[in-house]
Amino acid sequence: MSVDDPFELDDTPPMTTSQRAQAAMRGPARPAQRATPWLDGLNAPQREAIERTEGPLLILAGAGTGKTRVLTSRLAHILAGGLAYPSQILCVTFTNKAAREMRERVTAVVSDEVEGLPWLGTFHAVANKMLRRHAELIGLKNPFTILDTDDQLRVLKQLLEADGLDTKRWPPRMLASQIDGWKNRGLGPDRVPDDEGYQFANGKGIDLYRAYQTRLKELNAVDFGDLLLLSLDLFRDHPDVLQEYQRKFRYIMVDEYQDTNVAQYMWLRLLAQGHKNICCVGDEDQSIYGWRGAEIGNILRFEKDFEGAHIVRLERNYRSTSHILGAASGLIATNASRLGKTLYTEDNEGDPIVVQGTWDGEEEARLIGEQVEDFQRDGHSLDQMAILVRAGFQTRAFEDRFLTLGLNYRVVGGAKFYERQEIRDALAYLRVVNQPADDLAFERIINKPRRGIGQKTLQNLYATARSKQIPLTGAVYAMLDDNLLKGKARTSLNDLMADLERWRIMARADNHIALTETILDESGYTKMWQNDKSPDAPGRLENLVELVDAMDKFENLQGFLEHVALVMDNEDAADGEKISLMTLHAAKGLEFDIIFLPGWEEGLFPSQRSMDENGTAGLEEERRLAYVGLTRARKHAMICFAANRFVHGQWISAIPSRFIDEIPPDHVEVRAADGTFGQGDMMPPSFAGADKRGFDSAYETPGWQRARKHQEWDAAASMDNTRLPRSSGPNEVTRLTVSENDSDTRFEISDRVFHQKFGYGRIKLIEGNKLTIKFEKAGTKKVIDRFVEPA
DNA sequence: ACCCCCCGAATTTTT
DNA sequence: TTCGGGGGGT
Repeated sequence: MSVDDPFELDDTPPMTTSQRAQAAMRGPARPAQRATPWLDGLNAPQREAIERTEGPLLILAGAGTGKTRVLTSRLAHILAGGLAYPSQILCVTFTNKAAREMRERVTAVVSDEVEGLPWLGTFHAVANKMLRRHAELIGLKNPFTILDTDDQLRVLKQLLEADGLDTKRWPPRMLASQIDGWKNRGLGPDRVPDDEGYQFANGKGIDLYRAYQTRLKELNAVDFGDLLLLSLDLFRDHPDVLQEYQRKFRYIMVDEYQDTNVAQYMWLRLLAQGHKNICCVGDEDQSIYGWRGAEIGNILRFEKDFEGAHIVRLERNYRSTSHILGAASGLIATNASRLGKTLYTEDNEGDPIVVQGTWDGEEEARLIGEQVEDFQRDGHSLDQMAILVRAGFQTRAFEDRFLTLGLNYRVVGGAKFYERQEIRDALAYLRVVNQPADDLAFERIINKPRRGIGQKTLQNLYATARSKQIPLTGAVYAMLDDNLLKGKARTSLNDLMADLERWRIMARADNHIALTETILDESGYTKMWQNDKSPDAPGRLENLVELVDAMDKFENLQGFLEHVALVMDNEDAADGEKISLMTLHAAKGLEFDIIFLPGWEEGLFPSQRSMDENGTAGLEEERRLAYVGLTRARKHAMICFAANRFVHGQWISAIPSRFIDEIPPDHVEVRAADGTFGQGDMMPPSFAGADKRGFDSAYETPGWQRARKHQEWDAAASMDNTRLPRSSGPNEVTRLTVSENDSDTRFEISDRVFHQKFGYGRIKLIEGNKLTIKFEKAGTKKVIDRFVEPA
């Protein structure tokens, strides 16, 4: 098995008395006198974090304060000090990547000291491991299947349709996120508060949740949320099992505690009740996953939750220059929900953060491209540069630009290997071979390649399966036996079942690589893509080869399938220097010499949607995201914003992000009017109105933010969002006052109105005297009411 | 069973 | 604009 396999969790049973005696002999008899290399070069709080092994401990680790080092050293300290066996230590991380890194570093530090490894993995991997051990206690049979999001949505869709619900009105996605939300909070179908359970589909939410769980049991499957939820059930219903783990884990360590959700928190609390040695590392200022259930309250409440807890703050930053740190600290200080840390550095001052405005997204990309080339000429490697964006679609402008410049880049994140269609299809074949009752996988392959099985046959199969309470493959046999299938369906299903049986026999030989090759060949799946003349077909064939290669690291099929279910990422080999393009979320935990932060505009960043949906909490999370972005930089950071952006096929004029305001001016160098907007006729309308001296000076004005509010509406009032002329002279814009009072408008929602330029439309939303109107020809736009008249 | 067109939506994402 | 899903036509 590969080193980075999350299932390679040491299986040593809790230590017996004789083992402990042995440990004492073999372990360090006089820890105090031993060399302790893992403590070398640490500052005082870091040392304390490592040496305070007993009792609950929260390590508040600011960005770049040596968190990972402390965590691994702490582990080394416990092991080398003979305080516990590896198998008595539980170390949970959030991502596979973090788990992998930790395992590598731990192995490097402790390999000579002790044998075996701790239970080290993601929450899900560890929970999975426990569930596998006790599957029968919670109504599962080994090997159970772990459904991914795609499978999950298909099940939900089937349930919604079975209920006669319109999947357009009530999208499976919406139900999925509702159910995930409940699971994140540790709520099984019986614990969901009534008022929440009835919101979806006119009161059917809770029933659908229950039906979904029932269906999963039938499929002998769990989803990601279940891994934790069912673990909690297991602990709750089987105290003896819980006790076994409570006794076993003398030390528990948790990374990225600010990202834990309620279910994970409860899980940790239960496990920690044995020895109470729980150490959580986190940074409330880097909590950016609230939208998927992370509960920042977990870290803020730590002291209350764990009695006798200590807090150690790591505040010395070893990463960034003081300008960067000052900028980031100043920004994050605006947030109210904090425990508070004061980061400092003994690094030099460096260069101030550069803030640069551009006319539009294209210019932004061009400008950043130039900067990248400048840095490159100064001897910086592309590997040490990254562009961090708020949303995925923003990378495109840069890709276009870098393609023309011939700059090598890599997009981090994006489509995952195991999520690709052809890979999922191949895996579905393997899943059906491995587990005949895997209906979802079977459904996926039943007509791929085309076998003449359509909607109708499938429906019949489902009906049979339901009435006989058997899986789909069983239904196929039943219908073949009863002669209920005719023509093409009959012959091809007969063949398919014979193939599956043959492959299953082959699978027993335990050569999963040969098996996969055979399946891909005999099923006609490879041929299907060979015959496909679409441009991406060759790539898909390559991916299939890569899949077979990837299996090499695993001992058997079952091991490989479990790996795939939990570890959806795969590392790509770095070939040559490349600048990285990624979202701010994806950048967490990484660092680069040079960071570019484009798109700092109100509405884009902070994202309008975050603010609309989550108000202040949403805004604070956006601000933390900005903080994460800035603190990725070691030496240089550059923030950009564009006055105009082409989004969703429309030109939007924007104003600079409020976050720019919140950065202390001392740490900022504004590159303004000269050079960029340069000549007056390039001045974008959103800036032209207020201060002709350029926003350099405006930036220093205390009332800048207020001023820009007006500018926004100047831009809106200019109305032409459809196509902004590139060289419109400085616009003569009438200053308009924005009213917050709805009664200040003479219109009502759904009024039909007429606009000089956009024609007829209907009012969708009224905010003071700002109207959101859906025009019949021109699309949806925001306008001020005096520009329209009743139609 | 397949294909094409229209409509609507459009962050962040791990497991 | 671009993508994906669903409905309707062949």
